[in-house]
Amino acid sequence: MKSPDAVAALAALAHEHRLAIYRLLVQAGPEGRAAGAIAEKLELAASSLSFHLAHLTRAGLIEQRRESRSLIYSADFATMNGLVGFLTENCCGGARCAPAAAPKRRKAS
Amino acid sequence: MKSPDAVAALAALAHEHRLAIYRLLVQAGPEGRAAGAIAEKLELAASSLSFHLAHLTRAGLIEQRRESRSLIYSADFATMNGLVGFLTENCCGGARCAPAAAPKRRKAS
DNA sequence: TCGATAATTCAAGTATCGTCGAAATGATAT
DNA sequence: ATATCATTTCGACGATACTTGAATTATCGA
Repeated sequence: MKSPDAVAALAALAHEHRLAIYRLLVQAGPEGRAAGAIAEKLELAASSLSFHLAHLTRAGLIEQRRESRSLIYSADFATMNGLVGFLTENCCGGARCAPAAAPKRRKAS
Repeated sequence: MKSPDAVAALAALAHEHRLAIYRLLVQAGPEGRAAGAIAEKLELAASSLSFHLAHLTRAGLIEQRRESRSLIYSADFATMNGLVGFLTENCCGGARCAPAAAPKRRKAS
Protein backbone atom coordinates (compact mmCIF):
# COMPACT_ATOMS: atom_id res chain seq x y z
CA MET A 1 0.00 0.00 0.00
CA LYS A 2 1.16 3.51 -0.87
CA SER A 3 0.75 6.59 1.26
CA PRO A 4 -2.14 8.18 -0.70
CA ASP A 5 -4.09 4.92 -0.46
CA ALA A 6 -3.47 4.74 3.27
CA VAL A 7 -4.64 8.34 3.70
CA ALA A 8 -7.77 7.54 1.71
CA ALA A 9 -8.52 4.48 3.82
CA LEU A 10 -7.89 6.32 7.08
CA ALA A 11 -9.99 9.30 6.02
CA ALA A 12 -12.78 6.95 5.06
CA LEU A 13 -12.75 5.40 8.52
CA ALA A 14 -12.30 8.70 10.33
CA HIS A 15 -15.95 9.47 10.66
CA GLU A 16 -18.45 8.36 13.26
CA HIS A 17 -20.97 6.95 10.80
CA ARG A 18 -18.52 5.39 8.37
CA LEU A 19 -16.65 3.73 11.23
CA ALA A 20 -19.92 2.29 12.51
CA ILE A 21 -20.78 1.07 9.01
CA TYR A 22 -17.38 -0.53 8.57
CA ARG A 23 -17.45 -2.26 11.94
CA LEU A 24 -20.93 -3.54 11.24
CA LEU A 25 -19.68 -5.05 7.99
CA VAL A 26 -16.57 -6.50 9.64
CA GLN A 27 -18.83 -8.26 12.09
CA ALA A 28 -21.21 -9.35 9.35
CA GLY A 29 -18.34 -11.12 7.59
CA PRO A 30 -18.31 -12.16 3.92
CA GLU A 31 -22.09 -12.44 3.88
CA GLY A 32 -22.39 -8.67 4.20
CA ARG A 33 -25.50 -6.55 4.59
CA ALA A 34 -27.92 -4.78 2.28
CA ALA A 35 -27.78 -0.97 2.21
CA GLY A 36 -31.31 -0.76 3.55
CA ALA A 37 -30.49 -3.05 6.46
CA ILE A 38 -27.51 -0.88 7.35
CA ALA A 39 -29.60 2.29 7.17
CA GLU A 40 -32.19 0.80 9.47
CA LYS A 41 -29.70 -0.57 11.97
CA LEU A 42 -27.73 2.67 12.19
CA GLU A 43 -30.69 4.99 11.72
CA LEU A 44 -29.20 6.95 8.85
CA ALA A 45 -30.96 8.80 6.03
CA ALA A 46 -30.69 6.79 2.84
CA SER A 47 -28.86 9.52 0.95
CA SER A 48 -26.36 10.04 3.74
CA LEU A 49 -25.69 6.33 3.97
CA SER A 50 -25.16 6.14 0.24
CA PHE A 51 -22.63 8.95 0.43
CA HIS A 52 -20.69 7.12 3.13
CA LEU A 53 -20.85 3.74 1.41
CA ALA A 54 -19.43 5.33 -1.73
CA HIS A 55 -16.64 6.84 0.33
CA LEU A 56 -15.72 3.51 1.91
CA THR A 57 -15.92 1.78 -1.46
CA ARG A 58 -13.65 4.35 -3.14
CA ALA A 59 -11.11 3.69 -0.39
CA GLY A 60 -11.25 -0.04 -1.09
CA LEU A 61 -12.45 -0.90 2.40
CA ILE A 62 -15.74 -2.44 1.36
CA GLU A 63 -17.14 -4.20 -1.66
CA GLN A 64 -20.51 -4.12 -3.35
CA ARG A 65 -22.51 -6.85 -5.01
CA ARG A 66 -26.05 -6.94 -6.23
CA GLU A 67 -28.57 -9.47 -5.02
CA SER A 68 -31.92 -8.97 -6.68
CA ARG A 69 -33.09 -5.46 -5.79
CA SER A 70 -30.65 -5.01 -2.95
CA LEU A 71 -27.05 -3.92 -3.01
CA ILE A 72 -25.06 -5.94 -0.52
CA TYR A 73 -21.94 -4.46 1.04
CA SER A 74 -19.19 -6.40 2.76
CA ALA A 75 -15.81 -5.60 4.28
CA ASP A 76 -12.63 -6.12 2.26
CA PHE A 77 -10.24 -7.54 4.82
CA ALA A 78 -7.19 -7.43 2.57
CA THR A 79 -7.26 -3.65 2.55
CA MET A 80 -7.30 -3.46 6.34
CA ASN A 81 -4.37 -5.87 6.51
CA GLY A 82 -2.47 -3.74 4.03
CA LEU A 83 -3.23 -0.60 6.00
CA VAL A 84 -2.02 -2.02 9.29
CA GLY A 85 1.10 -3.29 7.58
CA PHE A 86 1.79 0.13 6.14
CA LEU A 87 1.32 1.86 9.48
CA THR A 88 3.73 -0.40 11.30
CA GLU A 89 6.24 -0.80 8.46
CA ASN A 90 9.83 -1.00 9.58
CA CYS A 91 8.67 -0.43 13.14
CA CYS A 92 11.50 0.78 15.42
CA GLY A 93 13.93 0.69 12.52
CA GLY A 94 13.61 -3.06 12.30
CA ALA A 95 14.79 -3.76 15.84
CA ARG A 96 12.71 -6.23 17.84
CA CYS A 97 10.98 -3.75 20.11
CA ALA A 98 7.20 -3.93 19.98
CA PRO A 99 6.11 -7.15 18.31
CA ALA A 100 2.42 -6.62 19.03
CA ALA A 101 2.48 -3.49 16.90
CA ALA A 102 3.73 -5.30 13.81
CA PRO A 103 1.84 -8.54 13.30
CA LYS A 104 3.46 -10.55 10.56
CA ARG A 105 0.88 -13.31 10.23
CA ARG A 106 -0.01 -13.88 6.63
CA LYS A 107 -2.52 -16.69 7.10
CA ALA A 108 -5.38 -14.69 5.54
CA SER A 109 -8.82 -16.23 5.23
CA MET B 1 -10.96 1.86 22.96
CA LYS B 2 -14.29 3.60 22.40
CA SER B 3 -15.64 4.78 19.07
CA PRO B 4 -14.94 8.51 19.54
CA ASP B 5 -11.32 7.73 20.43
CA ALA B 6 -10.98 5.57 17.35
CA VAL B 7 -12.42 8.30 15.16
CA ALA B 8 -10.00 10.78 16.70
CA ALA B 9 -7.03 8.48 16.07
CA LEU B 10 -8.10 7.73 12.50
CA ALA B 11 -8.75 11.38 11.71
CA ALA B 12 -5.34 12.23 13.11
CA LEU B 13 -3.70 9.74 10.76
CA ALA B 14 -5.88 10.64 7.79
CA HIS B 15 -3.67 13.39 6.47
CA GLU B 16 -0.63 13.18 4.25
CA HIS B 17 1.69 15.09 6.57
CA ARG B 18 0.51 13.59 9.84
CA LEU B 19 0.73 10.10 8.42
CA ALA B 20 4.31 10.80 7.34
CA ILE B 21 5.10 12.18 10.79
CA TYR B 22 3.59 9.18 12.51
CA ARG B 23 5.40 6.67 10.33
CA LEU B 24 8.64 8.50 10.86
CA LEU B 25 8.14 8.21 14.61
CA VAL B 26 7.12 4.56 14.38
CA GLN B 27 10.39 3.88 12.61
CA ALA B 28 12.34 6.01 15.06
CA GLY B 29 11.10 3.85 17.93
CA PRO B 30 11.09 4.83 21.62
CA GLU B 31 14.03 7.17 21.10
CA GLY B 32 11.81 9.51 19.06
CA ARG B 33 12.75 12.67 17.20
CA ALA B 34 12.91 16.38 17.98
CA ALA B 35 10.29 18.60 16.36
CA GLY B 36 12.98 20.46 14.46
CA ALA B 37 14.43 17.24 13.08
CA ILE B 38 10.99 16.18 11.87
CA ALA B 39 10.38 19.56 10.24
CA GLU B 40 13.68 19.33 8.41
CA LYS B 41 13.22 15.76 7.29
CA LEU B 42 9.69 16.32 6.01
CA GLU B 43 10.23 19.90 4.86
CA LEU B 44 7.34 21.36 6.78
CA ALA B 45 6.85 24.89 8.09
CA ALA B 46 7.41 24.93 11.85
CA SER B 47 3.93 26.19 12.61
CA SER B 48 2.29 23.61 10.40
CA LEU B 49 4.29 20.83 11.98
CA SER B 50 3.34 22.04 15.42
CA PHE B 51 -0.31 21.99 14.45
CA HIS B 52 -0.04 18.40 13.26
CA LEU B 53 2.00 17.23 16.25
CA ALA B 54 -0.66 18.66 18.56
CA HIS B 55 -3.31 16.82 16.59
CA LEU B 56 -1.50 13.49 16.86
CA THR B 57 -0.83 14.07 20.54
CA ARG B 58 -4.48 14.88 21.27
CA ALA B 59 -5.40 11.58 19.64
CA GLY B 60 -2.96 9.74 21.89
CA LEU B 61 -0.89 8.45 19.01
CA ILE B 62 2.34 10.16 19.98
CA GLU B 63 3.96 11.38 23.18
CA GLN B 64 6.05 14.40 23.99
CA ARG B 65 9.01 14.83 26.31
CA ARG B 66 11.41 17.71 26.75
CA GLU B 67 15.14 17.31 26.34
CA SER B 68 16.89 20.57 26.95
CA ARG B 69 15.62 23.03 24.36
CA SER B 70 14.09 20.40 22.16
CA LEU B 71 10.73 18.70 22.38
CA ILE B 72 11.09 15.04 21.49
CA TYR B 73 8.14 13.18 20.02
CA SER B 74 7.72 9.42 19.91
CA ALA B 75 5.00 6.98 18.84
CA ASP B 76 2.66 5.47 21.42
CA PHE B 77 2.32 1.88 20.26
CA ALA B 78 -0.39 0.96 22.74
CA THR B 79 -2.84 3.31 21.05
CA MET B 80 -2.22 1.74 17.65
CA ASN B 81 -2.75 -1.72 19.11
CA GLY B 82 -6.00 -0.55 20.67
CA LEU B 83 -7.13 0.95 17.41
CA VAL B 84 -6.48 -2.18 15.38
CA GLY B 85 -8.23 -4.25 18.01
CA PHE B 86 -11.25 -1.98 17.86
CA LEU B 87 -11.45 -2.11 14.08
CA THR B 88 -11.36 -5.89 13.94
CA GLU B 89 -13.45 -6.52 17.06
CA ASN B 90 -15.76 -9.49 16.81
CA CYS B 91 -14.64 -9.99 13.23
CA CYS B 92 -17.07 -12.13 11.21
CA GLY B 93 -19.31 -12.50 14.23
CA GLY B 94 -16.66 -14.46 16.06
CA ALA B 95 -16.38 -17.20 13.46
CA ARG B 96 -12.85 -18.22 12.47
CA CYS B 97 -12.76 -16.58 9.05
CA ALA B 98 -9.91 -14.12 8.64
CA PRO B 99 -7.33 -14.59 11.38
CA ALA B 100 -4.87 -12.13 9.87
CA ALA B 101 -7.39 -9.36 10.32
CA ALA B 102 -7.71 -9.93 14.04
CA PRO B 103 -4.25 -10.35 15.59
CA LYS B 104 -4.61 -11.44 19.20
CA ARG B 105 -0.99 -11.22 20.27
CA ARG B 106 -0.66 -9.33 23.50
CA LYS B 107 3.10 -9.56 23.95
CA ALA B 108 3.60 -5.77 23.80
CA SER B 109 7.09 -4.24 23.95
C1' DT C 1 20.48 39.69 32.38
C1' DC C 2 20.65 39.57 27.35
C1' DG C 3 20.63 37.37 23.07
C1' DA C 4 19.86 33.33 20.51
C1' DT C 5 17.59 29.02 19.63
C1' DA C 6 13.41 25.74 19.72
C1' DA C 7 8.87 25.40 19.40
C1' DT C 8 3.97 26.90 19.98
C1' DT C 9 -0.03 29.95 19.57
C1' DC C 10 -2.75 33.26 17.05
C1' DA C 11 -5.53 35.16 13.24
C1' DA C 12 -7.39 35.07 8.74
C1' DG C 13 -8.21 33.17 4.32
C1' DT C 14 -9.39 29.21 1.26
C1' DA C 15 -10.96 24.73 0.60
C1' DT C 16 -13.23 20.53 1.65
C1' DC C 17 -16.68 17.74 4.17
C1' DG C 18 -21.34 16.16 5.81
C1' DT C 19 -26.29 16.82 5.83
C1' DC C 20 -30.80 16.77 3.91
C1' DG C 21 -34.81 16.55 0.66
C1' DA C 22 -36.02 16.08 -3.99
C1' DA C 23 -35.37 13.95 -8.22
C1' DA C 24 -33.41 10.22 -11.01
C1' DT C 25 -31.88 5.42 -11.86
C1' DG C 26 -32.03 0.37 -11.74
C1' DA C 27 -34.47 -3.98 -10.86
C1' DT C 28 -38.55 -6.76 -9.98
C1' DA C 29 -43.29 -8.51 -10.05
C1' DT C 30 -47.81 -8.42 -11.95
C1' DA D 1 -45.78 -2.02 -19.93
C1' DT D 2 -46.34 -0.17 -15.40
C1' DA D 3 -46.24 0.41 -10.61
C1' DT D 4 -43.23 -0.25 -6.86
C1' DC D 5 -39.23 -0.88 -4.15
C1' DA D 6 -34.15 -0.07 -3.26
C1' DT D 7 -30.64 2.93 -3.78
C1' DT D 8 -27.99 6.68 -5.77
C1' DT D 9 -27.23 11.43 -7.56
C1' DC D 10 -27.91 16.38 -7.30
C1' DG D 11 -27.81 21.02 -5.22
C1' DA D 12 -27.18 24.07 -1.55
C1' DC D 13 -26.14 25.28 3.08
C1' DG D 14 -23.30 25.40 7.41
C1' DA D 15 -19.30 23.65 9.73
C1' DT D 16 -14.57 22.20 10.15
C1' DA D 17 -9.76 21.61 8.56
C1' DC D 18 -5.11 23.24 6.67
C1' DT D 19 -1.78 26.77 5.66
C1' DT D 20 1.13 30.67 6.56
C1' DG D 21 3.58 34.59 8.73
C1' DA D 22 3.82 37.16 12.87
C1' DA D 23 3.87 37.28 17.71
C1' DT D 24 4.73 34.59 22.05
C1' DT D 25 6.69 31.31 25.43
C1' DA D 26 10.47 28.40 27.11
C1' DT D 27 15.31 27.06 27.59
C1' DC D 28 20.11 27.71 27.39
C1' DG D 29 24.90 29.96 26.99
C1' DA D 30 27.79 33.90 27.83
